Amino acid sequence: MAGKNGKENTRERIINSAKKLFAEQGYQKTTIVDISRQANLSEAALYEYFQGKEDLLLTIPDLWVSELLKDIDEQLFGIKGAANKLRKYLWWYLRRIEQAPLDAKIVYLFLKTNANFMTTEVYSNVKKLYSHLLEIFEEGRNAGELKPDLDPRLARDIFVGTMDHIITRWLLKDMSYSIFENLDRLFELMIGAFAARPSRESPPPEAPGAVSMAGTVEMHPAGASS
Amino acid sequence: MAGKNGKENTRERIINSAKKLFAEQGYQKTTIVDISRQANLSEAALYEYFQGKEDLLLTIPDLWVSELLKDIDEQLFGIKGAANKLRKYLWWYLRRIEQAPLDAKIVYLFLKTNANFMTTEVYSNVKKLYSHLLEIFEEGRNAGELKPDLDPRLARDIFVGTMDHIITRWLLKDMSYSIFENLDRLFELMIGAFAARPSRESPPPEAPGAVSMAGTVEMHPAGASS
DNA sequence: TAGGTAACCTAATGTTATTAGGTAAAATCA
DNA sequence: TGATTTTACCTAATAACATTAGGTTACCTA
Repeated sequence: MAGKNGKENTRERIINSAKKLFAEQGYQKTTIVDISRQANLSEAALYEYFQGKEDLLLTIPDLWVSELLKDIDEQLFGIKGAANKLRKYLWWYLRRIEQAPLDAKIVYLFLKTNANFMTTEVYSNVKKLYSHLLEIFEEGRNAGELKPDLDPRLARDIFVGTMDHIITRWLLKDMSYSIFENLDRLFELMIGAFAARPSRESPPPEAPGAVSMAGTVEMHPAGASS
Repeated sequence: MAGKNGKENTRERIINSAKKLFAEQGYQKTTIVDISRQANLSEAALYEYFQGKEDLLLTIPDLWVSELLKDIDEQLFGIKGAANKLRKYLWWYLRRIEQAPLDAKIVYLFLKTNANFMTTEVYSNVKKLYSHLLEIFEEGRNAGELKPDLDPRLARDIFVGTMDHIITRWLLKDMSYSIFENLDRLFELMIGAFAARPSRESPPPEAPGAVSMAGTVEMHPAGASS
């Protein structure tokens, strides 16, 4: 037990060291020596835990993304109305990004350059994460809250594209401002493309029977930790 | 003259070889030997033309992006109405991407991972390219074609985000389908967020005095070359 | 035709990733 | 308990690259 525990501990130490260094200096400029030093280990020992540098890169965000996937259902539970769900989705996701910028940086900046990305566990999990949006758009359309002829896939492309854009910019600018800046207005603007009744200045006059912004968060935390 | 010509020719050969190999195998897996072999050159000779592998990566899309920048004004010239201009912008840009997928791949997939990206000529040119959108949104708002309270920056975030999203997907899926697929419907959906009058099923009832889709292209070419 | 120089080469050198081949201590077992 | 296997490491190669040193060849110019 102590042995396995120690082994798990070392594995985590390696992952955390690599995560930190990759996010700080980039994948290319981080060497195996750097990582193993940071983890108080010899280079050779590292190879007992990972097949190599690339394997390490691909493994790091695995845990993070699969935790996101576990959490999302919980987060949307009990929220009524497509707009409210979309709002919660956006706020929740950006919050998670803010809380784990190192993982986010690896997924958003480094992973896509990898030839094997498409065959990765992470990729398929991110796809699953985004597929929730399809259901929300479809439900909203069927309930009459969104446009009757709305194509869920196109709506998702706009939503995800916009979301990824602001995330990528935030990461490239080294998290130097709040990722929630202007998010309210951005969301209202975007939702205008999907809503059955055009949401003009003010938010839509409440979807029939919807709980008013139930469960949606409204805060703009300053610092990004971890 | 013949000397300079030969030198220019070699430089181009190197760039084209690198472009091809980077796009095919990724930056990391492409070696200097690979590139110089492809260009019929020794490794040492390559260093007469470029400072190293990274310099090569950063130089490749320079020409392409600055050509885009030169072209955009020309393309938008004579088109009236914000929606028409946005449409033209989108179709034009995707066409250029389709025509130069190797350059696009390097800009979209590899460059962002580079720590020096933000200080690059390419980055500042891409920013300029996107800044045209701000003007279009502002004009459209002032002309009453777009929402009177539209924030051009937020609109740009949605537009660019969506655009980048479909481009990135197309590149990651190895250009295996037409990048123009469903673009009409996507555009109509997105413009609904910006338009003063909600564009529902049919396109907006023509901005006052606008030339009907003047100068906008309407084709879905199949293959991607070069 | 001598001397320079442009464009390229072969053969180092240096930096990293990755492997070989141990060792010491803990865990397992007779 | 003592022998033996296994775990979790290590030091010291090896090998794959990027990058540099130090030419060579052929053309160009005076």
